[in-house]
Amino acid sequence: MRLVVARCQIDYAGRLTAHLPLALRVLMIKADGSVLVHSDGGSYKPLNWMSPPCTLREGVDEDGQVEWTVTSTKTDDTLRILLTDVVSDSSHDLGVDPGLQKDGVEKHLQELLAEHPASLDAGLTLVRREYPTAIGPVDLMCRDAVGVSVAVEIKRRGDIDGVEQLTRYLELLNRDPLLSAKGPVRGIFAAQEIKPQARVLATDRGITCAVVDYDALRGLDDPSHRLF
Amino acid sequence: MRLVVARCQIDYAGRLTAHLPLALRVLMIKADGSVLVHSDGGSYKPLNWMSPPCTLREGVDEDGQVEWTVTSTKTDDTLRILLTDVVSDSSHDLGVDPGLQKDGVEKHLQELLAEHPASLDAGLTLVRREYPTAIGPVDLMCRDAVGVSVAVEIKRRGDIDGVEQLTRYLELLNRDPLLSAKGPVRGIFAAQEIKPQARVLATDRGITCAVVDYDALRGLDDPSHRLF
DNA sequence: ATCTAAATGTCGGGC
DNA sequence: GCCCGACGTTTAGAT
Repeated sequence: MRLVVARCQIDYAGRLTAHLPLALRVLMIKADGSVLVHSDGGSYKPLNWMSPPCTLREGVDEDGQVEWTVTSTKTDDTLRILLTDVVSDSSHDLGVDPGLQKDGVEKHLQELLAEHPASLDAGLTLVRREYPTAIGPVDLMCRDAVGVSVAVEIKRRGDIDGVEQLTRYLELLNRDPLLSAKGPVRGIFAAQEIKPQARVLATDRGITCAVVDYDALRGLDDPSHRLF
Repeated sequence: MRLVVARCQIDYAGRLTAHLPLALRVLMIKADGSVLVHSDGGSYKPLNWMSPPCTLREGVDEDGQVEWTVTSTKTDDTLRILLTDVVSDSSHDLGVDPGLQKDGVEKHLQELLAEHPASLDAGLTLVRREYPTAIGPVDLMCRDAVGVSVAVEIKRRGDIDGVEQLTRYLELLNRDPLLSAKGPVRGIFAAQEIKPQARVLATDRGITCAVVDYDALRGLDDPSHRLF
């Protein structure tokens, strides 16, 4: 890992073209040759960058100024960095990182709802998680109190795309006479938060919306946190 | 901008929980207090981070080790960083960045296609760019050789979402008797690259797919690059 | 402020 | 390897 603080001007050409005027910035060069250009603001996304695999060639232009050329090994993307003043330049051997351990993503939400399908609709029982279809797996396939099949699509944030996804599944599932024997397959759109337009679209298509309280659901598993 | 190279262990709690075991990493602290944790590999995304607005509190734990607590000002997200060895710690005043100038994104592709609608389908003429509807603007509204209205949805990468988007527009547009007077409004899905599933879905719905060659299209504007 | 669509998206899993 | 969907998506633009 090499860290360079320098006044620089940058041009990127690849999937698009982009330009950064001369200014003081931080250049991070990782062990694999990838480059990140950061300013002192904005979020975690660099102003400009080159993803690995790529190679960095250090040269000098006609005016005797340092110029880096970073080229992607796979595509023909190039990053040209002209350095006018180098304030700092240091390298450190960090070794290989053990990596990030995550917990609490959609998969976890799906696990909880699979254990407590009745929290979505009274009398609902689980048939299968990740129920396979030709266009991808349905998050939860359930059956309601009167035996009608219910497809559940789970999202952390429910927007229009999720409703479209569930609609595609329902269209396909309803072609299966076995599933729709007791009546058309119903859809439940479950999310921690449902956007107004998504709710309108879902309602228009006869899909039930269910706002999921993650913490309350987690409490069902833990008697000390039981809510009712 | 403060750059710290240190052996550290990190815990994040917020929309999810995450843990990073003890290892040597680079910590980037921006002027607004935001923190980025980078390893010597991966892409531009940090292993962990805290987005602004947030505040960094530097403390010492029971064992006398340095511990940073970064808390979001808006949400209750927290990042706890335990530093066991600080290899390097430096600060630099970078000033405000003039920002990135981009060129060649979807908007530009739309401009080119608006100038050359016939490249999508012979005889196609432009009626209006960003044709307004109740659920959002249609990228290009055109008319074909026989006077039938044609709605064009433009994407850089054509996947299923784009087909759904165009389908919604077509559904709405076809309710307008003025537009569908000469026959139902047709749809063209134009993209630099169209994913197989998107193509299948589009074809199934009677939507025409058009793969756009950006460079060739740009050449049409420049006589020196004219292709035919 | 809120919401929607784009992104040089990136990342991880399944086939 | 490609394809597909989630992401602490982030970010920019429009309402």
